[in-house]
Amino acid sequence: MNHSVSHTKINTLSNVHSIDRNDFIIRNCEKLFNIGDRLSGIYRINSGSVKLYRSNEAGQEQILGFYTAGDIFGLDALSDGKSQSSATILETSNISLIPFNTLLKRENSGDYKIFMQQVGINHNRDIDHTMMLLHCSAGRRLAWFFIKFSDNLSKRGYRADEFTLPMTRKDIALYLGVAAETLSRVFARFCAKGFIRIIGHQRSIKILEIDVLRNMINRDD
Amino acid sequence: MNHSVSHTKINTLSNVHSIDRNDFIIRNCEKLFNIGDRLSGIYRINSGSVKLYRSNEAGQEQILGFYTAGDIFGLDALSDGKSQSSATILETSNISLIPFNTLLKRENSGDYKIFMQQVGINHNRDIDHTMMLLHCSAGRRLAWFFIKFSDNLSKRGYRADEFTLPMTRKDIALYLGVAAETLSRVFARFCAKGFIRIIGHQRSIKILEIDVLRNMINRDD
DNA sequence: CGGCTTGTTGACAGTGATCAATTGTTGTGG
DNA sequence: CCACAACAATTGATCACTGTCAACAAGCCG
Repeated sequence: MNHSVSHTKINTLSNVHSIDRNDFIIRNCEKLFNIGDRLSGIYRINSGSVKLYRSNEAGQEQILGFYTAGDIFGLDALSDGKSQSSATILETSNISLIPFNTLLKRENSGDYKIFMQQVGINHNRDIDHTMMLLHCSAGRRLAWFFIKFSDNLSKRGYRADEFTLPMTRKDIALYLGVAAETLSRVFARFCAKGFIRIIGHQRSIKILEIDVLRNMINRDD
Repeated sequence: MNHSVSHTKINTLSNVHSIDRNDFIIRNCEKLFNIGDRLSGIYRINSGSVKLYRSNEAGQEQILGFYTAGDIFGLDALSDGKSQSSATILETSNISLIPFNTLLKRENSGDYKIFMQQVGINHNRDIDHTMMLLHCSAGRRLAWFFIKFSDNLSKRGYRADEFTLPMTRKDIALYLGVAAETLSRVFARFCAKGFIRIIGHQRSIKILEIDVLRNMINRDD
């Protein structure tokens, strides 16, 4: 396995690289861990993307979050060491495992501070997700999703108006808490109104009216 | 101000008491902090209860969580020191402020570990909330709420089948992501079906069929 | 080519949001 | 102690949104 794979360019949080890493993982579209697995640390994505989810009793997945370069995940194992969610890689990714021991040892107080900030950032993002779920209609949910995805790209220095989604429609639907059919209809509506355009086939999106979408999160169109 | 107020009995997490506290706060039904406030640390509840919320653009609160004895909150200030939510005390409470400096200094690795576990526990509870919002009907949402509240009480050694809710119906509705009117109807339905009984007036609840409620979270009744 | 997954579209019914009115509760001041 | 106001909670009627079921189109991979 080649550990010297080039990293995706990260503008923010590049300082997090100073955290010790005892392990390196590079995989392609496979499961990283399962519910109940004992995690030995916290994961950080250097490149690629991951979905974090749980399955309910009906066997249906419920997606808790999508993570991309620079993000950390696996915090749900902090309480007792066992993960309460599953993680699957959406595309070929480069992921570090930061062992709990490294975090607990903390010979370097700077790393610790950065780690705590990352925990806070993750927490804020989860709150955004929750806020969206608490009161948004299907249209607002998709607008919210596009804005968050776009803003995330632009923070990393990529094009914010044209991108390829790494996840399926169903994954998005499960993340936004709407039926896949409803989501598909909202996609169609956004296209008809000229807010977005679906370029190649399905996954490639061009945002035409980003301000309209941004306003829609709060006010209805 | 009397700092030797007797603590509510806490069975779990009593060891967290070892974390240094640089401040002690005792207040009655008032606001603890606002969105945008710079927090100097993390709060821990010794007794009483608190609601954490944000306001959307329409000026409507959205409740992110209720916290009771033993809980910590204020993690949304970890990223940049400024809180992204507001906190209001629901009843007379005894609350500690654990300064960031204490956490960052960490002369005692045991405290640090316990703190990290608390972060994980908080995170897991937020995930539960999110999971509920992602797919539950109004009936399931209230059942979920009762079960979580009841389980929390029994973990602390209190009666799990009879309790007084510290929050209003509207607060519950905003936490569960349903309209207050809808919630009221579900309350009425639960009473009619004999799942619960409202004892004194409104806030005092007796759970009659806890197993039915517990099953309802997954399966529809 | 044929099976499988992914995504779209249609029809329909049910849940729950909204608006409005009423009742119950709490707190204040005369 | 009562009257009043402000708030909390309930109840009713209506209707839009969205979940569900179903059929179909479109890619993808063997």
